[in-house]
Amino acid sequence: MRVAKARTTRIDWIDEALRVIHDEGVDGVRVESIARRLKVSKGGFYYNFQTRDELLSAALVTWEERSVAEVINLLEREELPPRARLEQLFDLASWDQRVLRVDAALAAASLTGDTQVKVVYERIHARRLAYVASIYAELGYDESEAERWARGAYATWLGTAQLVALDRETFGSDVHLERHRHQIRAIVVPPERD
Amino acid sequence: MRVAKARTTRIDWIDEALRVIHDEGVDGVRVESIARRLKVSKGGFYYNFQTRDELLSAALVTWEERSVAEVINLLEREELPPRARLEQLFDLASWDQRVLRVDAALAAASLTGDTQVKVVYERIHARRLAYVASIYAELGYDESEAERWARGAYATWLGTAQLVALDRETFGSDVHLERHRHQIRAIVVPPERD
DNA sequence: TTCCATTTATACGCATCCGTATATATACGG
DNA sequence: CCGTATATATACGGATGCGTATAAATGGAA
Repeated sequence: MRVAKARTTRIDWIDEALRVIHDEGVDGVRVESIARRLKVSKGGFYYNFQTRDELLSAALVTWEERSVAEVINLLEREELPPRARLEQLFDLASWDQRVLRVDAALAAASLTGDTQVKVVYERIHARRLAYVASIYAELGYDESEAERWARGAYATWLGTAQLVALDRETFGSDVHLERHRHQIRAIVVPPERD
Repeated sequence: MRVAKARTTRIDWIDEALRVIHDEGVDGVRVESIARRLKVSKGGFYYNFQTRDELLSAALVTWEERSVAEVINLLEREELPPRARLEQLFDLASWDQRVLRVDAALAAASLTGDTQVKVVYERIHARRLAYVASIYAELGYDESEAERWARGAYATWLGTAQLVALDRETFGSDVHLERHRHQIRAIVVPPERD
């Protein structure tokens, strides 16, 4: 059987689509423009995919794994105590521009009625919330309390993501950003009980 | 001088544009589709406006006033003590779906490179942050501390706006939403010093 | 080298925008 | 009721997008 080497693979298209989402938002995912970025015509695209939506869908699933599962795995591997895990989670998840911008782009598209995006993004929220809640639970909160803390913390993270993604200038200097991190940490990491 | 009554005024177009931003996001602001919503052809549009961007710009300025100045005036009129003002600010600003959705739509557009929107939205952020910081200042914080608290509080509000706007279901019932409000209030309103 | 499956390029139809041009409708002053 | 300024409808050109059809290129197998 001929296994001709794919010159431009599905993965190439998906990665480029994610880059476009980062740069221009979900609406930027257009077959012809991505083809131009890959220096290829769209002929190849419709060989690899049925429709534009199939590409978007594939990109979203890829993103879900990267922004949820990978982060969680990374954290779990280290066997840190819950409080440290919380801190590290917010440290690593909050300041990576790449994550922040894609997340904000998905939030955007979700609101503007893009059902496809909305389904995935809500699942992303749910998974993250569940994980954060599980950490609070380890800290001794009961289920309801843990959920409440998780939502507060997650909302705070989302908002920060938006502020930072929108404009680092809002934070003036790195000094301000660093202060904000401390402030956020004080909000999301409850004081130690003796 | 003939002052023929405008059958469809600039204001009609602007209001409808804001409604579209609420429903579909900034990208939904298209001359022909808004004309359809107003049951009018686009002929009239280009009589009232030069370009689509002029409409968008006018809509943004209108929104800036509504979502900043009007809220602040409302609060200032009551002469409440600062702590109560903070609470009321977050109560009234946080749960009006109309505000949340438009805000989220602007955040979206700002990230996808729409310079026009970005300029206005950043100004909106700045004005809100300044106002919130001024309340913390009244509570006795020095300038730097007040800014820090304002950013934390504002980020928390933004994130909550996003969560709520995206999906009230995330909060399950109104009971959960109410609990979240308490949680948020605990975050943004610092404990009273005796 | 020749053949053929795999992959890509090109050209098209159809839809949706924006903005312009031009004809038409509306209503008020005289 | 007529004329003119004000407001709207309609038709068009040009750009861009999706998806299809078909021709061409590429490269491994025999």
